Amino acid sequence: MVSISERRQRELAKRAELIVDAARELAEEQGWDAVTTRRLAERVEYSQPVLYSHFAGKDAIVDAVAVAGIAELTERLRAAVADASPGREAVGAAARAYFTFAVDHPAAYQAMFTLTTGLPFATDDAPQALKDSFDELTKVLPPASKNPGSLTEVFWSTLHGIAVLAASGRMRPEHQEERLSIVIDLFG
Amino acid sequence: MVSISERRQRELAKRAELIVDAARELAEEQGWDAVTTRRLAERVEYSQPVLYSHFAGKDAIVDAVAVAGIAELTERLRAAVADASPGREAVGAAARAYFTFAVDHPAAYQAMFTLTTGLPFATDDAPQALKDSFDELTKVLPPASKNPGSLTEVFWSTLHGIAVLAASGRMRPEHQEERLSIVIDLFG
DNA sequence: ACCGGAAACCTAGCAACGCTAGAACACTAA
DNA sequence: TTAGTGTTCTAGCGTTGCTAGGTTTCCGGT
Repeated sequence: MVSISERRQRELAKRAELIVDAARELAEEQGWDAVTTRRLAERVEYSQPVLYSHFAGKDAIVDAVAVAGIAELTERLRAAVADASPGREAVGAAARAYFTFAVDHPAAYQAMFTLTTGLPFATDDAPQALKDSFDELTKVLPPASKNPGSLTEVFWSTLHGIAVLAASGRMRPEHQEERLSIVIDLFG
Repeated sequence: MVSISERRQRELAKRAELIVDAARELAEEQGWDAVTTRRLAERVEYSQPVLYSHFAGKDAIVDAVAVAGIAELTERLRAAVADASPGREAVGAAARAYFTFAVDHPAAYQAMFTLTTGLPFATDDAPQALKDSFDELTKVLPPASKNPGSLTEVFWSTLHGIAVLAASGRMRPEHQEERLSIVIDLFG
């Protein structure tokens, strides 16, 4: 029967999701260093080699976590920007949503923006969710006089820089609110 | 004799430098993933365990590379800011020097600002060169009305964000000059 | 109902990793 | 010359990502 093989394919797809979710959970709990193929296999209650029937390797699993995280970040940005009047308020809402995501899901954030390089980013075949995220950031900024996109890149860089330097303990965590207000002054 | 043991200590110190330099070279040539204790030992023409008579572990070697890199970056920033009139020109000079360093020594830059977390950063006992670097960045900015340091943190975050996102292929490399001019507009 | 073939899955193992114990060596001081 | 102190090496431990090969399970046709 055809439907039977279809069901099996659905089950396989479910298991791929299961693996990605487990990897993300494990990374959030104990950091990416703790995400080994053995521990991951144990958590999903399968043997190690099944991972490789779904993903080309460990990096591909990290990539999958990154893609899922990008989709979630996009959703948060959209929600934050939606009910904010344009200008300073929108910039603040976007920045705050961005930082909140980075703080709430540090491992996912790492997978998205510091760990993997396997995903296409600044090209046409980048994940749609990524372009959407970028568009949300563009929306809150004043219309670019120069080459469009570059201002958004700088805005994104500032958000990313703050997120990653704060997360790695390289900036004083107690001054986060102040940094946020400076970002609003600069880009709002 | 005392002088003999002193000479031996000098030789040991030389070898520690040799190890750090070799680690940095290897990392710049082939990336940090290629820097294994075995390859590093082979390059300095000693056996693996000698590394551990100088450093607590591989992470400590990376930290040493980071410290050396920070000193070099500080020097470059100082030179760039020194002969630049205050204001937009100084901001541009500092930003350009920062990006140039990140591009010229990507592995050292990684060691300094993305890889290791073993070094104290935003505390009083941070390496002096690091505080000096921070001071150089502070100099080029307009006197802070709010809490001093926070504006510098945001400026640094922007530079770092651009450097790291560009280096990992997450931003269009051909728009670097444009991003630089936007940075000058924002902070100058 | 049964059996052949294919798909799915696991056990076992490889090379390389960071790191360490303990033997072998070299060199200084009496 | 010898005792003793450091220095350096060989060998090996546990863990990593990944894979080969055999075993099991299950679908599809007679």
